[in-house]
Amino acid sequence: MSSALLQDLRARGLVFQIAGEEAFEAWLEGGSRTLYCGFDPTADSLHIGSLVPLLMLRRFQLAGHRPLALVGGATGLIGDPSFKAAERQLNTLEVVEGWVDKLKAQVSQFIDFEGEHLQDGTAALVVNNLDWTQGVDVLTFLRDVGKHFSINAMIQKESVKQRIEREGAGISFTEFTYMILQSYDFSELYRQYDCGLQIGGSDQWGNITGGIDLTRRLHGGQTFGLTMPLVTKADGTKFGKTESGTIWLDAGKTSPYAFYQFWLNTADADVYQFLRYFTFLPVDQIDQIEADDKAREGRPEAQRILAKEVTALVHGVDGLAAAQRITEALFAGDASGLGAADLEQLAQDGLPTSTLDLGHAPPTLSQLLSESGMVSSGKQVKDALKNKAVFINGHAVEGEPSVAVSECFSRATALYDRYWIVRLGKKKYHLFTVA
RNA sequence: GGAGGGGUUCCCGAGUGGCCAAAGGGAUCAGACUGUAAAUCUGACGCGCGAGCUUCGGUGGUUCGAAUCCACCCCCCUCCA
Repeated sequence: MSSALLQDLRARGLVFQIAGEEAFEAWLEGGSRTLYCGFDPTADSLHIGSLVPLLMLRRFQLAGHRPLALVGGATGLIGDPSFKAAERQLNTLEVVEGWVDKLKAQVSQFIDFEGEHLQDGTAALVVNNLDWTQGVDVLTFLRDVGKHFSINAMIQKESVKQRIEREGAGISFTEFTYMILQSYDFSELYRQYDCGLQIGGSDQWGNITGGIDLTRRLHGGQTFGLTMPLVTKADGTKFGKTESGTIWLDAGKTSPYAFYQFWLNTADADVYQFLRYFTFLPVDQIDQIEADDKAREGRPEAQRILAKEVTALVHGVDGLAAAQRITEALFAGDASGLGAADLEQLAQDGLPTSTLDLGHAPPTLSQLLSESGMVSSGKQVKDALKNKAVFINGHAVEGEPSVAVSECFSRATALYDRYWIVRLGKKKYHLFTVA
């Protein structure tokens, strides 16, 4: 008899490895359990790489378990070496502290802390491993915790192997110790909250099993680990990055519109798997979507559904609505047919926008577009102009990159006397408004 | 502390005195084809519209000319102590 939750997770392809597999199902079935997943502050926001584990916590909570989201105020000061090619730059205490606060708020979006719909004892909790590590002195730590770790075993771990074996790499004692810290987290959460399961990406396997071993040695308790597969793309490129950079969960760093567009551009080869990974739609419904898409010629619906679901999860219904408004306006028809209020709305909805003061604007088009962040170099403007891929309010721009701004932008060509929508290529849009 | 190997443009990686803004691959961007896909083909890919300017761990030097040679320094790796 396997639990419905586990069955669903397996069907979604979300289970990579389970530590303690023989006893795991029975344990999970035995009642409401506490589990945790750690998130280290390596930036001021999480990115979509953390989405799978975040949603996983939620999946467990919906199934009647209690999720703990651990923010690594301590481990973030050290840096996880797992499968990293090189040693990382240490961040200062103040910086990490600031990031911890941001991540706390962010992880909180995905799990419930209170409410009538919650089953008893499943209210989520956010914890910080700095709370139980900063008071421990070195000697105590080395004697009580360090004694349980064998260096021989640690250097065998796949996660640090390339750093140890590869020519040109290397690992500092600081990072090497990371595993011990994370293991200690698990044993502490077990002691304090009876937390019996740690989940994480497949790269966390070594760290998780380390924690399981330590918990058994310190407290004699059996704990479990579950890892999720690394999200990969069919074409082999890295998931979650685009030219414009990482896709962040923070709306201030990646607008809901950009976020929505990211998912909308998912390749056919990946989209059904991503629906299983990143949404709560039932698996058979996803299969149905796939079957429908196959039966129909032309463009699949899956991307649209994926983008809608994930954007709603991360940015809420308002964020989704904003993203859809912009998308509709720009891609569904002639953008120049928009009303003044629509244009105002686009700016508020997160379409990249700049003000343009015709009196004090940069002299050339390529300078203006570079400064607005539309392109990273003037070469791109030159290239795009050559291909007739620059449009201002729907009209292709002719000429050299050095064409004067005043020639392209004038009150006469502006929409409602003050807006210009510049399009570069098929997908890049930027709104300029009169200053 | 000793001996050896290494640090090249986003990444990998060629390049050992001029033909080097630096091969090749990847990533990325734009065009064609499409469905705001994929695959494929084309172009771009240090900065600059351009003349030109700034790069090959750092600083100095040799030379008409240096990523390439010399000196010192910094960092990484391997082995020895």
